[in-house]
Amino acid sequence: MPELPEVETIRRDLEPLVVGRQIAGVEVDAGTIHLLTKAPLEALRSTLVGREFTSMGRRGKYILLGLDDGRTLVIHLRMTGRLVWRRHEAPPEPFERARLILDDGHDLRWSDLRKFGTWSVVDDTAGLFARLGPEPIDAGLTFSQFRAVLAGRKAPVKAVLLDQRRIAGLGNIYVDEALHEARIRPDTPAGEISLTKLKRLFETTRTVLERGIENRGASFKDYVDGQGQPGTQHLHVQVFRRTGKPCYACGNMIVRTVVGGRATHYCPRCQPKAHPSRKVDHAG
DNA sequence: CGTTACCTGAAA
DNA sequence: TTTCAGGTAACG
Repeated sequence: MPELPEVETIRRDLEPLVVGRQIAGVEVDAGTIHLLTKAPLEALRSTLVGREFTSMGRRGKYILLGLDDGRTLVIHLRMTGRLVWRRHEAPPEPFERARLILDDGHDLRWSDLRKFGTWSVVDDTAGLFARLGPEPIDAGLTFSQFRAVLAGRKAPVKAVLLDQRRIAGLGNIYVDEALHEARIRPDTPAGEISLTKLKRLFETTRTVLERGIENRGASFKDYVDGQGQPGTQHLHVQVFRRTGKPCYACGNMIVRTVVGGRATHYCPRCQPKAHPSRKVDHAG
């Protein structure tokens, strides 16, 4: 469920609360441990108990909790994972599956209805980083790098943008939103997008993600921030899950299709079909 | 490349 | 009862 803005909101919330804290205990539900992490519970405990958090970072949709032995606890929330900070005495979260007991009377609580989320402890993050494309909100990402991600690809632009190996952090909500704002139909072959629209898409991928962070994430269903509170970005979407409702820009009905195996929403008038017959940049 | 599986609940 | 779900790994 969470995409880059949701993960980044959680990171910003929790960083000041957990960095410098020591892990006093680890509890994981017996029916979840084998899905959550490959290590048996006792191995996870001996790895984590006594460690202090030295940093809290993010790469793509991964949360990176630095440990004082140089290792990193890598967490992915997948569809329904939640990471919230609570007083140790507070009642269990809905669908709570695990908790890290901290040394200041608080816990990091892990909830995950569907149990798709993952925890792993790695010696270094280089292997993970190598599997991920660039950060779309990194100020160092240039247009030519962005263009190279899409260049020559026949796959739908939406499928390419969802591929974390090409660019890291976009998911279903923000891809639909970025393509709408750039006025590109999601099934357009990535390599056939005009230079003008590519430039617009480069900007809109960044702006929709930054807007998502400003609004503390989109809480359509399960997402909550590090304090358990919903975000507000879902109140501001232009197309995502607005099937049959009028486009705010032109009044046409938003359409739902499937692209790259995912529910896809767009405005047929604002995001017209590209003309594949006119290959302007080639002879013909 | 597109499809399927992973798991569980809410909504249609 | 059936369908759908914000993600991704593994399949053909």
